[in-house]
Formats: sequence, structure tokens, C-alpha cells
Amino acid sequence: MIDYRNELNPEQYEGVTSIEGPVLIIAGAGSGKTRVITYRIAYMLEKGIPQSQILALTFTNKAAKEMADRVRELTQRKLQNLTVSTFHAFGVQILRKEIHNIGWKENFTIYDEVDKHELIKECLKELGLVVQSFDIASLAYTFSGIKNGQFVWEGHQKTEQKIFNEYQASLKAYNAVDFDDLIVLPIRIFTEFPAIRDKYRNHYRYIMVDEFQDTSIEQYKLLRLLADKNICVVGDDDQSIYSWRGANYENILSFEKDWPERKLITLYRNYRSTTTILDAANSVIAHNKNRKEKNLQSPHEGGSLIEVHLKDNEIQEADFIAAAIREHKLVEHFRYDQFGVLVRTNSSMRFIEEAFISAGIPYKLTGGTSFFQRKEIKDIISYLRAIANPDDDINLLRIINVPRRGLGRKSVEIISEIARANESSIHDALNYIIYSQDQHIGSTARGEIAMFIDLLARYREELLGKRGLAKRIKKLVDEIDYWGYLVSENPNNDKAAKWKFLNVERLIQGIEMWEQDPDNFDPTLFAYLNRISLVSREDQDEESGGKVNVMTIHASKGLEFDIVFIPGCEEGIIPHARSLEESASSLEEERRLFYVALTRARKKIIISGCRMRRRGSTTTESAFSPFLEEIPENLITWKLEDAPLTEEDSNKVWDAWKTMLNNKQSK
DNA sequence: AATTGGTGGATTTTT
DNA sequence: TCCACCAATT
Repeated sequence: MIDYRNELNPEQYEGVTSIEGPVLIIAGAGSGKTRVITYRIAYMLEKGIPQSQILALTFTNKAAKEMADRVRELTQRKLQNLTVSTFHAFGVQILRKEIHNIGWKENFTIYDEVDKHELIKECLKELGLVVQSFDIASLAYTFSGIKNGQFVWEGHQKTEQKIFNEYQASLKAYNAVDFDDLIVLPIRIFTEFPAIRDKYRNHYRYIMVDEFQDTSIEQYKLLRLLADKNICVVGDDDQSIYSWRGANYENILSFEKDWPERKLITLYRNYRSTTTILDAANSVIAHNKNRKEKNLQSPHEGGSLIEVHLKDNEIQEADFIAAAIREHKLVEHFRYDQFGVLVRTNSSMRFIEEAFISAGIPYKLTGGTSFFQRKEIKDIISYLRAIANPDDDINLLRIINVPRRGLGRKSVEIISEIARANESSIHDALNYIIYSQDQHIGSTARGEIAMFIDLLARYREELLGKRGLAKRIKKLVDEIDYWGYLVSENPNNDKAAKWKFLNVERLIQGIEMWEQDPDNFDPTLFAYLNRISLVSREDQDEESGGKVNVMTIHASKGLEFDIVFIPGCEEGIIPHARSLEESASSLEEERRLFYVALTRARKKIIISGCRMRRRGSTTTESAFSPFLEEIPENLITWKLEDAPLTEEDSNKVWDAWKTMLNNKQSK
């Protein structure tokens, strides 16, 4: 039995126990937001509300997993029927059951950013436009904005609209959806079929949304369609860092308008950070004009000053971080998992990673170039997708010549032409070529096509609806001789080939673990493909304990660490130059991002920057982030020169070593 | 007609 | 440094 009154402060208690009716919780950083949500779920279960009626939505997979883990820990129950998921994963869940109502098949494919780019290129070709004269990324961005309700078409965008229509039609023809569709299509279904909406409305009686400030207009629409009155949203306008993705913290205002009887609860007590850290963060965020005034209080008076270090280049910076971690661990007995290294860009994780490898520090990367976006992984996944969904031209084309089977550019052009003429998928066009003995394709190529189609057909038989996916996929990888392909593609670099093949093996291992997981009630190929489309990274390796956490600031939201490193705290990076180009409001968003980074820390913040930084091929001088000037001078200790170790410090390190050695000997 | 090797360009954040 | 696209080569 949980003692709610004792384990929660009065505001938290109020939030936890107000389970009937709409509730808006404004929760400052470190004020126990996740705690409120997890206790709230536990409280509901205690009150006898069935798990199946509860829906908790978060923003990232990481947050969803964290929440589910905490509830499980708190309640000591199996949570089979509790829905804790991201908006997108929830969308997939609905679409899997309901998408047939709007003309897709349930084995639809989810396209990621790369697939999306490929598809847009296809559309341009289809329309007879010159691919080179378009910026694909910006088209993708526009399409997403249109779908999310961020932009509306303007008069001069006739061409873009045409491409967009083609894009939408192709998605449907390929039986595919993009990320935005995962939110937009459920809305469409709920609007067009009120009976379906009512089914879900009656099913989920208690809805909770974490990080509400990051919901997009469309996600909010979905909520409105779904929620009756028992809805609780939790957010903090100061931590809104996803506006580039359509997040709109004005949803907080909409919420108050749409549920005027809502109860408002403000969590302002911070239990996480020392007052040094909190004062610094508060004074940074106070520079933002567009915000609700908040006054966070902490009982942890004082604490270490914020260290700011200057190093020569990013390698030295990374080595410094590695050394600092070892020292803190040795002297103050921190565990590795109590450190967080928060970077602005994915690319800068590489240096940190290399430094940690050579220093022998165990680390865990979150995000980054996703495992599933590596070429070798995408190749194998493309096979699986093409097998699961024969209409998926994009994935089929991706592997039609991988490994090389003599079907190059020209052949593909002809095949596409035939598909277009027949108004069929590429897959059907290939079949047509085989049976019609079409003379546009040479007989050797036809032979290859026949073997390729046969391969897909056989594995469709093997993989659909059968147990032992991993073994069968391994067989597929062997049969196409992917290893031989890697070797031939990486001449005089068998290290790279080995590494890539190792990744493929890890993928297969991951599948095996997934299908053998006792909590997995649907170990089918479709389920697997749906799942990995939404997971940015392989989070199979559960032993996260004992490892330093390296991630982007975005990914760190909702987490906390005793000691936080913020490398690359330089002008042009934090705030990011590219972001500032975008709009006038981005400076405030970048400041919120910095605020999020600062407030992750419990005890100590170590900021660093480089004198010189490489940008592509050139090396330029770098300056500290202007945000540092917004931290009161008395909270910072500057370490601009490599000061020699003081005698006191070196004694501390030496003593720690001695104790450690003694302990080892006595064991 | 496929493949190889070269060149040039570019690098925000996530589902 | 790594990757995508392009032009010459087999």
C-alpha cells in the first residue's frame, strides 16, 4: 500500500488524487512531474479502475519506457493492459485495426525520413520535373508542416501542391504512411466514422498526457476527439523545445478554453537541483519574454559552482570529460550512470564516444545516428518490408540491386516505366516482365528478376505467420550472401565489412530477443516492423546501469543526473546558428533548450567549449555561448587555463587509489 | 549498360 | 570525416 500523503507534497498529492474531471498541471523542471503521473496511475489502479481504461501518452519512446518501468516498480503489478505509449505508437495501434476503413491494408509500411526523400524523388520523376532543381529536404519539411497544420498553402506554391498531391497518392498506392499520417489518419478515421471514435472514447476513460507543451495542433485534435472529461495534461512552457516539429505550447491555452472547468495545479518545488544550479537556470530562462512567470524553489542550499572549461579542440574537450568522470568517480564515488553528457548535435557525440573508448569508460548512447538507419540494417529491413508489403515500391527498389544482381539504373528505369504503363506496383511489373517475356529487358536481367521474385515469394511464405523469425531471417541473409556483398562493397577495408556484418547479426539477435520476450503477445513480422519504425535506437541491451549517459539535450528531457556535462557550449552551437536563421522566436527556444540542459543536473554542472572547432573542412575560432553571460557571475568558476593539479587535489586522487587497491587486495 | 572511382558539399533537434 | 551524386571506364 502506498502512503500517498507522506510520499508526495500537497500539490503533488492534489494532482495524484484528482482523477475525475479535467486537470492541468503546470510543472516546473524537477518538480516531480513523472512522479505525479506514475503515482496517479498507481492511485487509479488502487481505486479499482481497470488498466485497460487508462491511456498515458508521452512524447518520446524513452519517456514512455521510463514511465512504464516506474509504474511497474511502484505497483509491483503486471501491466498487460495498461497503455503507456508515444502519440505515434498509439496512432499505429489504431491504424493497425482501423486503417482498412480508409483504403489502406493493415500490412502498411511506415516510411522514415530517408524513405520519404526517396518517395519525393520518385514523385518528381513521375511528374516529369527535374529532381536536381528541387530541395528535397525542404519539400519534405513543407509537406510535414501542411499535414501538421503548421502551414497552409500559399498562392505561389502551385508546383509544391502538385508534388504534394502526387506524394499523397503514391503513399496510398504503396500502402505506406509517413510519420505525420500516424496522427493525421486516426483523426480522419475518427471524424469520418463517429462509431469508431465512440468505441475508443468509451474504451479509454482516463487519459493523461506528459510533456503537453510539446504536443502539436494535430495531436491536440486527436486528444479532443478521444477525451471526454477525465483528462489530465502535464507540461511546462519553459521546456517547450519541439516547436520546429509542430509543437505548440498554446495548446495549454486551448486546453483551458476547451475544458473551462479544469482544475489548475502548479508544481513549483524543485527537489532535484541545488540552489546554485536552480538560480543559474532561473536567471537564464528569465531572459525569455514569452513565458509564464514561475518561481522554482529548492531545499538544497548552495552546492558546487558551475564549472566552465576552455579546451583547444573537441578531442581535448572529450578527453577532459573522460578524465573528469574518472576523477569524480574515484574521489567522490559516483557511479558511471550518475553522469550525463548532453550535446547539442548528434554529430558531436562521436568525439565523446572515442574518448570514452580509449579511456575505458562504459557509456550508453541515446539517439544518435540510429541503429536502424545504418545502411546495412536498412538493407535487411527493406527486404523484410518488401516481403511484408509487396506494394511498397520504395523498399523494393532499394534492394532490387542489393546485393548486385545486374539490375542497374537503366533496368530500373524500364521496370518503373512498365509499372507506370500498367498502373501496377513494381512488384507486379516484375511478375509481368517474367511472364510476358517483355523484350525491353534483356534475358539475363529477366532471369535475375525471376530469381529475385522467387526469393521474395519463398520468404513471404517463410516469414509470414510463422514462429522463429530470427532463424528464418538469418537464412535469408545467408542466401543473398550479404556478407559477400559487404566484402565486395568495402574493398581493402574488411574491418568495415566485419563491423557492418556484426550489426546485421546484432539486428537478428535483437529480433530473437524480441520474439522470445514473454511479454510479447504478437511476435509476427508485421508487429516487428511496426515497432522498429518508431524506435530510434535499439534499446534491447537493458543493462543500462553502470554506464555514462551520452545523448542530445533534446533526448535528455525528463531525465536527471548528478553530474551534467554540457560540451560545445559555444556561439553557433548553443544557440545553434542554423536554428537562429529560421525565425525570430528560435532564440527563445534555444534558450529553453539550454535551460533544459541545466535543470537536468542534481549536484554539479560542468560546461566546456573549444578555442578552435572544425566545421567541415575548415577550422575556425570559436567563442563561448552568449547564454553563459546570463548566468550570474558568482555562480560560475572559470577554468580557462589548464591549471596544474593542486597538491590537495592530487592527494585526494592518490588516497582514493590507495583505498581502492587495499580493498581489492583484501577481497 | 553496370560499376568504379572521384569530386565536391555539407553537417539541428525526433516520431 | 563521411556521404551523395557524377562522369569515365570496362
